[in-house]
Amino acid sequence: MSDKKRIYKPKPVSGFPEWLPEERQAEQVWFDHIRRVFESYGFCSIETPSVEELDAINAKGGDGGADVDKEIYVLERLHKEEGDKKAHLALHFDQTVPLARYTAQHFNELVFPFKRYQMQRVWRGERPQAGRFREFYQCDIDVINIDHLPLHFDAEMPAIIWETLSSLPGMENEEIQIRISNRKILVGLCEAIGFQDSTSVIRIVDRLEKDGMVSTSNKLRELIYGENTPATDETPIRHFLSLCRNKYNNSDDLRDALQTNKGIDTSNPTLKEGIKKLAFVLDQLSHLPEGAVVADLSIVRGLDYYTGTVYETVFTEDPGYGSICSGGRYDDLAGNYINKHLPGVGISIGFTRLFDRIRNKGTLPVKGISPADILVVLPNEDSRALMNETAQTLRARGYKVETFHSASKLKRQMAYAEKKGIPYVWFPPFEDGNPHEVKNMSNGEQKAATPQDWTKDEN
RNA sequence: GCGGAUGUAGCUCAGUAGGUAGAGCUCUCGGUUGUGGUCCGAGCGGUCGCGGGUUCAAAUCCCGUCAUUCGCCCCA
Repeated sequence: MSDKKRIYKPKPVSGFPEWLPEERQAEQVWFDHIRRVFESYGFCSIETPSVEELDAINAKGGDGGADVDKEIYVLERLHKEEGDKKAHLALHFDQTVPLARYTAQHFNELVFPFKRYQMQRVWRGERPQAGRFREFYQCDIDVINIDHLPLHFDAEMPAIIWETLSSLPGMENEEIQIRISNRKILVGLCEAIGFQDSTSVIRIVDRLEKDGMVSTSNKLRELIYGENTPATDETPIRHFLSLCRNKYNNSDDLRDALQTNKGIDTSNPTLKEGIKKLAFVLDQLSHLPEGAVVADLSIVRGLDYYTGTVYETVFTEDPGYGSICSGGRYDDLAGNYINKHLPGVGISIGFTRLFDRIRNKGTLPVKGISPADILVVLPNEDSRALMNETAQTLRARGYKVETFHSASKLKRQMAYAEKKGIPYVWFPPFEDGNPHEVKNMSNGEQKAATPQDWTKDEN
């Protein structure tokens, strides 16, 4: 019997986070908070399966676009039969594609505009890094309507998000900014200069913050005008990039900047429409604090299904951490699943990215490991019935109550309450005729009490 | 998928002229009679990532491999 037990050394799976009970407790508080705000605007909840048919996911595509396929996890049985078809189930990559499928599938049973929220895990086969996971939560709100979706909703999305994020417990000292734009501006600009491949232009502009002005400018010149083109021949692009340098707090600032900039011909109808819509959305958000929402023409988003308004949200002192909340408008996402025209607009909180940052900062409001308010001690074996009865009385009055499992030394029972962060320890009488006593663990005070009418101390 | 760094106790890490491992924290027990957090004492706990090679001898040198991590691609 000398040989040691072989153990599997436990280790985390990279990119698949898990939290300790006290962190999980804070996470639950966040979910509750977000749910409360979403529902306060009338969004209803749905949940879709973790998997979609691979075909359903591929149907979203459009032409080429961002090749997300390589980041999609596929599900298959370990023991495949010889004749089994190739894997056809995939873990969803976001919640927009499942929503599109869901909306098409239940079209007849839904009420439009369909406003729903969804808080689920999504999976992406990426390289994990700070704030980047392979399994993480997204909290989405989207509105989908038939044929036409008022621009009102494009403005409502960031308003809801601002309300949600700025009031999350632990976010009090964080400065965040929602940056919005409209893809039609850049698409219109491409039209105006007769360049077809606006998707490639979008892809390059999307990297402006990372690559810098010079590099972006060079890449665009090469793409649109070919190598060796003199800088003077690409003025519309240069002028557009110069507009990206600034953030615009309101529609007046945005219009001023465009009018002052003579290098851009604003007569193109698509471009004109984009500016008008962006201006409208900004106007609708003017009640928010200054800097909460700004127009930023460099925001265009990577995913290819966006067609109008686009959103990103960053920590102002650390935009490089990545967007913690993004989304946009899509003219017809469900068109690949049903022969209806269903435009929508939505936005998604990168819950885990956001939560992990605040968790690492240590500013999460963390209560104890146990949700319990009270630990009822077991003084001796004869008191077990009394302990249970006491606990039941307190539970019936709405308190969360743990009982101790054995008549160990009180030292041990107290230490247990201490370690689990239970604020009150309840002592049933040790002898008949004596009163119950309750100890407040934070200040050490102990006084007589009765289970029927005891209340927590003030503060 | 591509480049850099790292891989010793549950955690954070010491340990280079190569000689079969240490600290702090955690955890367990104790410091007598019915009470926690501090302090004191004792104890549990290590295939030194894994596999080869060099050597009388390797955590320590060489090769490979895996994992983690940072950056790239991409994105919440």
